[in-house]
Amino acid sequence: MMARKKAGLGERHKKILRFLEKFQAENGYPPSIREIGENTSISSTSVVNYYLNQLEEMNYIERESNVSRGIRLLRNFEGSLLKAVQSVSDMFNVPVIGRIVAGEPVPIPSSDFNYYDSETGIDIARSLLPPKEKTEDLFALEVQGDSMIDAMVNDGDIVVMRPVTQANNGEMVAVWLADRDETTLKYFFLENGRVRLQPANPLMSPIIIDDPATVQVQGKVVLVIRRLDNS
Amino acid sequence: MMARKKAGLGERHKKILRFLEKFQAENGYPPSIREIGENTSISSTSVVNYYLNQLEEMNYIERESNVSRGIRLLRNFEGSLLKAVQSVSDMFNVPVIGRIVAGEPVPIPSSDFNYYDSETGIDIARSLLPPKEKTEDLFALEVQGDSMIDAMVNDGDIVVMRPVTQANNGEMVAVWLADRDETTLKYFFLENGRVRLQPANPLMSPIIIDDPATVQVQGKVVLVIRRLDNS
DNA sequence: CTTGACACCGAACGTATGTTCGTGTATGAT
DNA sequence: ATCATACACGAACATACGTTCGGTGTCAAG
Repeated sequence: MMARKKAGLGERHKKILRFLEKFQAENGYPPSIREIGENTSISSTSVVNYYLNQLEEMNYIERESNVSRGIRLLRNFEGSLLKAVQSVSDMFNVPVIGRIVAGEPVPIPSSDFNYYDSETGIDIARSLLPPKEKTEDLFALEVQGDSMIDAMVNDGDIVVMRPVTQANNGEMVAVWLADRDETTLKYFFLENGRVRLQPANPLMSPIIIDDPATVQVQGKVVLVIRRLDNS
Repeated sequence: MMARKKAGLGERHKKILRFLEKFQAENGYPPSIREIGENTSISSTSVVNYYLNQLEEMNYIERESNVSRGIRLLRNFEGSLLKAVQSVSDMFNVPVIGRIVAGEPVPIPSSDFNYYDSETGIDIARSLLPPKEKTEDLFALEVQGDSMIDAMVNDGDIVVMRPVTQANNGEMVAVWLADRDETTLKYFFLENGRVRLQPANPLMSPIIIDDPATVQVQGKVVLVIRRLDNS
């Protein structure tokens, strides 16, 4: 029963690193030395400590002495360095509550509490949004059909939006045009009493609407995501 | 000095939640009860425990009894529910290595190792990509100009791509057209010896190229992100 | 053979840390 | 007034947990 003499990573090193990653993922906090031992078939805490010290010297982990569970994973057992993203708040889940189609109004999130339906949601990195943006009541819609190509949005795209009923000039919004029975995504401009809806595609002409009341703003688009899964 | 009688969150609750988030982000592991107390001006460990129990009942956190630092953050102090993303590998950083312009070739990532220039990168949730997709050598480009509107991609958009030199039919790729001195994003099809480049916009016509050699595939697009920061 | 580095073990030690309990003070209802 | 409840404190307790140390077996170098 021998492992390494001076090489990089022995079998126990890898086993420990794997367990560290798994435990942290499942529990949200690092394991104790004894827990590591139990799950890697190491009977003595000192041996675990022995290996942890080696892993720290090899820059795979960082430890805080005299702090229980004071282990910070730095690199994967494969060597790929990990971003410091143990922070929970760096990522959040946006529920995909429906589809957006030209012929139907935008489904607005039921104002009652959205229990965590994280199954149907998508994960967004906090850093993709402007810092001030509140992540609370964001929701997402999947675009259906190619009726929104003038908004540079295609079938299957996902639009993340914030529910608002009034828009500022220059914001891209989802609006329901009462007189046309149509939902559309456009840049919004209110100019001397008239609403100008500007397509994202600069080649296309804006829609001018004289009566602002027929323009019902449903939400403001904050992010568009297109996944090219060809699987 | 009074706070809530039965309301949702008192000032100390928020303070604790904020600290939990901050500490976890900075250290990679949750704080101890005493550490929470010191940083929220609570002198007694029992009071901290008191509030932690309340936060657990309100489903803001989860605790493991008799486990030091056994705290799992569930929701933000603003109420936005957090995914279980303490797992480091659920998110990764893609370096934005340049811009993509119609008139210039695609900047290919320097094959030497890209040390972590995470400053200029963007964070992507692992779940946004197909499970098999390797995250290692992905890179991102910012679109410059509106010359790619026929690919439904506009100025400022970010395209995440994988460096490949050969494409499969149906994949969206960045290609350099040698005979036109032009970079473009198109769906790629190789059909009986000729290359058909199909714009994403169904209203536009494909480009047919007889000599496949003039079509230099630079990379395969896996994700397009459009941020609507109007800040 | 010795020597020493390396990989292990078990036990003991000290303390960091979660838990419990007795007490005190407001506020609001009865 | 009295009682209940929410909030707060500090001390004592039990233990989870990191650390240290003496000891064992193996292997390669001297």
